[in-house]
Amino acid sequence: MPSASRSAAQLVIARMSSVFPLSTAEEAALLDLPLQLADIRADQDIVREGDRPTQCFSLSQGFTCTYKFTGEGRRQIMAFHLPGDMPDLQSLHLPALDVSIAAITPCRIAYIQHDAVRDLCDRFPRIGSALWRETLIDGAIFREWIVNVGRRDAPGRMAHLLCELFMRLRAVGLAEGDSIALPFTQAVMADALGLSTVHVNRTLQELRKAGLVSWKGETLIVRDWKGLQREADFDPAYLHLRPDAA
Amino acid sequence: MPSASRSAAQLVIARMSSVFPLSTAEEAALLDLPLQLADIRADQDIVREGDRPTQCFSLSQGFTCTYKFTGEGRRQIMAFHLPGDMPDLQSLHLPALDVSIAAITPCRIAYIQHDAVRDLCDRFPRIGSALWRETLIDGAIFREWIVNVGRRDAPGRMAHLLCELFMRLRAVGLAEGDSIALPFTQAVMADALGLSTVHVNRTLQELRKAGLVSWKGETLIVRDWKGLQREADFDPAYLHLRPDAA
DNA sequence: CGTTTGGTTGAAATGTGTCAAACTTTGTGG
DNA sequence: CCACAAAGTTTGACACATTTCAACCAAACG
Repeated sequence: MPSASRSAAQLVIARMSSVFPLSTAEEAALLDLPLQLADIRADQDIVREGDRPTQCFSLSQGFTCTYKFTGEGRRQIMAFHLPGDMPDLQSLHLPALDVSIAAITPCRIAYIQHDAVRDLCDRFPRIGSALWRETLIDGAIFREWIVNVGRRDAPGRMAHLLCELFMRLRAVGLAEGDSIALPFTQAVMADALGLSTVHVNRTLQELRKAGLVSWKGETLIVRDWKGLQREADFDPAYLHLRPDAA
Repeated sequence: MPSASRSAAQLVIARMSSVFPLSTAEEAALLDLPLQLADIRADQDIVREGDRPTQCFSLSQGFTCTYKFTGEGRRQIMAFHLPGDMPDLQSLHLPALDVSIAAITPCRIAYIQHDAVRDLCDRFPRIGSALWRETLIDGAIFREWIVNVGRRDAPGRMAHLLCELFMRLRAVGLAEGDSIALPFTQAVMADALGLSTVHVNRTLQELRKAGLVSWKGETLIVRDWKGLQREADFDPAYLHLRPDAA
């Protein structure tokens, strides 16, 4: 079954199974979670800075991003979320959100009450650890983004972002060979990379001219994976994927 | 008792108590943790990228930083750690380290075996949650650093870093009025802010000339807290300190 | 003391931002 | 199904923040 149509619970189960085999009881508990499905329009906020949610959500279709506005109105995106991610899991232990999360594309999400998650963690400590682990990987990605924005030039930054998205999408079965669906505007990428949209445009042209990538509508084709990695200075260790996936 | 001389366990207890009151059993368990103390020289690595440690450590004296080198040999610091922090807690659930951690100043640290921490989390789930929470706050700080490096100019970045360090040090009792001990070289700050050392030097001169801060040897004096916050566009919410501390 | 480390300064180079306009694609209502 | 509007992309010229390079200075230190 293609990942794009799998349910939120199935995606979470698949991801956890890649770390350790789930018992039947654990798997049953995950499938029994009371979920409230919702469809979100593109560009809509799902949660906002300052909110104190009593639930968190799992993304089953589409892309979301975590972002914040500067006092001078400049937006910085700190993370992209793919199907299977739980973008605001942090709210489980940090009552007030310090960032907003918005849908980049139309999304299908599944809300889960915090109480249900806490109950799950109490009854199945390994699931609790697995969720903790997810938030730690998020942290590792944040760290890598600091390196990216702080110490790489525009082509390196862009290449690094593309490498990351390619590997993460492949890990959840959303890559088709050497191409991925990437419905991001250049303005979105600019906000993620700390660049202007104009410069993102020029940088993408560079990467295309260098034969590293090309685009067909909204799908990115990786033409030269080794070269893209080299340009990006990309080492996937920080994604903590299964050894065979990296 | 001044924080600088408190033990690792006492610092951790103090921090957790600020979120919820610890039971006597919980407190006893924390004090009973088998710790191995170590003194680290300045500039020494404590753990290195790629390591697979069987223990983590708590910082009781001094400053450490999490960093990584780019392929072209440029260093980016992603976090500073103060007494009471557990800088590599992530290794509890992510076997391979994706970053290195080094002492900026001479440090006193306390190693704790992962098994002991896991056992503690099993017996006292609230302590487990509190540790998880700590790693989530680390994540929130990483996110804010992405904003800082991505979307603020040099004076804003520097001011923001100083605001954060001031608040965090105050929260663990290491501020004296409006001043803090900040034994960082300008090169260290440059690596944390994604700037060159030369530009850090000029930026600090600006902040001093604007009357926001001044230095007396290795201690920073905040001359105009409101002004510094304004320059930094600083909102301490992301630090998730107790309401009264913010 | 000489040596090292860290701080300061100046001049020139450069990567990226800004502004403004044109172009292209997508979506939509008549 | 066309016409138009809206959104996104591309281009050029110019401004400017930050880097680089190089030298010099000051403080700490063995």
